[in-house]
Amino acid sequence: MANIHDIAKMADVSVTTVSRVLNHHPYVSDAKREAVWKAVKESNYYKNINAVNLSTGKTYLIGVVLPYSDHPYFSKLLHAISNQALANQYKLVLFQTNYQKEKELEALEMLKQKQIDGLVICSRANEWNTVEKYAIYGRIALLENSSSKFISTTSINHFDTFLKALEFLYQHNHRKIGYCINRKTGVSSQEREAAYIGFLKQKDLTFHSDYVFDQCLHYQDGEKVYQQLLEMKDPPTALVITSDQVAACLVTCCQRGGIDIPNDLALISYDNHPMAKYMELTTMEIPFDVIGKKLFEQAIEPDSVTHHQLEVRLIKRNTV
Amino acid sequence: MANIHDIAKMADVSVTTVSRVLNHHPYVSDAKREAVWKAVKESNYYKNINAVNLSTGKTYLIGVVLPYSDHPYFSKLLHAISNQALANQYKLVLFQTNYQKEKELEALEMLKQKQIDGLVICSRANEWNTVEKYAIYGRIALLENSSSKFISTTSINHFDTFLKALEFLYQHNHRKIGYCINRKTGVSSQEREAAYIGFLKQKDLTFHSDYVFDQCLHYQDGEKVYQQLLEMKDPPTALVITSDQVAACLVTCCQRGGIDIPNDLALISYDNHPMAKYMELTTMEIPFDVIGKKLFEQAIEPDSVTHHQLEVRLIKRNTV
DNA sequence: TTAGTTTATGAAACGCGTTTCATGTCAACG
DNA sequence: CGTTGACATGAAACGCGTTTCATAAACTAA
Repeated sequence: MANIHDIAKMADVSVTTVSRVLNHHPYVSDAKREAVWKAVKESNYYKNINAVNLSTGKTYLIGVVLPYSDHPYFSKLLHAISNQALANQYKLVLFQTNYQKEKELEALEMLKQKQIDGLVICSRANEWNTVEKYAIYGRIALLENSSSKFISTTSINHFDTFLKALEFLYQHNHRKIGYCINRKTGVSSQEREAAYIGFLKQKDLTFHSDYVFDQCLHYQDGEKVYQQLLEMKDPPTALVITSDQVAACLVTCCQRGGIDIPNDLALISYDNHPMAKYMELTTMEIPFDVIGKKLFEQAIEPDSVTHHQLEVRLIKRNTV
Repeated sequence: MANIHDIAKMADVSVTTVSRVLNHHPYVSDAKREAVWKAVKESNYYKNINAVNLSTGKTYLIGVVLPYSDHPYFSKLLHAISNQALANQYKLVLFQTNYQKEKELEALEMLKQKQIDGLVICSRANEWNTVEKYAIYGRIALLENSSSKFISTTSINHFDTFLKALEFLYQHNHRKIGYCINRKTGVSSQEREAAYIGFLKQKDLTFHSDYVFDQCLHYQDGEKVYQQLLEMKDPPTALVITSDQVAACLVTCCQRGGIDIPNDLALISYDNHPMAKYMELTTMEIPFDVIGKKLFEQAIEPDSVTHHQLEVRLIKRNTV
């Protein structure tokens, strides 16, 4: 394959001039410009991007770290980030971590080694300090609430959002309210737990540890919740479920099992996936597009560290 | 940042020796090896991957082309490919094309420019010839039925699979069978159409153009089908729907509208998403994991061009 | 002891485009 | 007429790790 030197020889100009033509710099005479393009076409020349990357130190690659790419929540997020990347001539490198620290570290190492220009972390697995250390090597945008000086963040206010959902159920006369989360140890789950505890205290309600359902992420996890509810002597009358998928499965199971929703059991889910509309789920609408856009922008904007927090809208349908 | 030359000076060895130590080559004395590691640690040295990429001509990056990453079909596929990539120390670069030819071309150009080692195309947008031209620059694996000499393929036999579904409905005494597809112009849709036409002919059934529903991809498209069915004077009694999502939405609409499934309308969908189990959909199980694995392997295996075709299993539940 | 390996090490070439700096020309401005 | 700025062009330095080739010492089998 021809390289830029060959082209320079063929067009009888310097490599600098070839580079200028290829990069659309001004200050090249028409004659030389044409000669270069002619040589480029004749030899079917194209740049070696790795040489460009080495030379410029940029790759126009942004890493995206997420646990699973086959879960609607993360794939919506990925979709939104991808759309934004596309619009800005960036490409995305996908890091599917399955919540493994090492996999996330690989992404951080790529940032360090400058194979990617920035990194969007949709769900953090490593310690905060570990991640923060890498901020000196490139831009990191994190989907998490923080006011870090080194890492930009975009997040939704899980505390307020959760409280909003709980309040709504309370207003509908529910006093036995439980909730389902993905991972008890997750950052967002902890914010929600804090909101829940505070809510119970404020309303003078007692805490039932079995009203908290962990490991509810995938569609089929809705059935596990259903089974657990059946076995309970004093089940909750309402649930906040942090995923439309899980809620949809639960609703389906309840329909089949003769549990009336919302009368026997009220539900508020999260995401507002199209499915939520048809399953008539009352849900908290997550603004995926906005989150994806902000995260991407934070991952490419130079220097400044910013923090966004987004509002979540309660969409009332028929499960409360 | 220190580079390999600095390390060489610090450790008082040649860059070759440093390179050897860093890449775990034998033939380095213990003394020098230690000196190099010491220098590496002291100066917090790490390789510039772009220099490595330039030098070796490899990037350990595989491109994945798909129209949407937020659709379960494609995100399952992506997930499977990603798992395989992870297991082989490769990273994935995502190209979300939204079926735009130019976006797909960008991926092909990256292959040409050696920024990626191989390319998996999950849904082709460009002409066959256009894609095939790029096979000389790197490995291409395509999710499509073909016996190309230059491009490896993995696919499911859409013709037979569709026929299997149609036959099953026929055995259940359906004579007015329609189907829903994603894109009429898509390769798989054409194979299905061929199967459908052949089936009608063989069974001596007449073709109704309004029994074919195009543009059924997303969950909410199920409602469009429902609306259209309501307006038809002589609606089909059975449908093959190439997505669990669409089928699930349609089932939900039918339940609400008082259309009895399977008695008024029988359905066979595709994918066998977890949702299909709970919605009790009779479905054609797509082996995403196997497809993803094969595609990835084809995208990295050197030289040989292979073709796989996978079987699809009919999972009987309660919509037929 | 000789011939043939194996181990060890470094110089130099290689992969290739970008960018700074120096130099030169020509037209416009005062 | 001299200065200034816009336009044009190329040499050379820069980014940096890998790999081939040559060389030499140490060891082993005959």
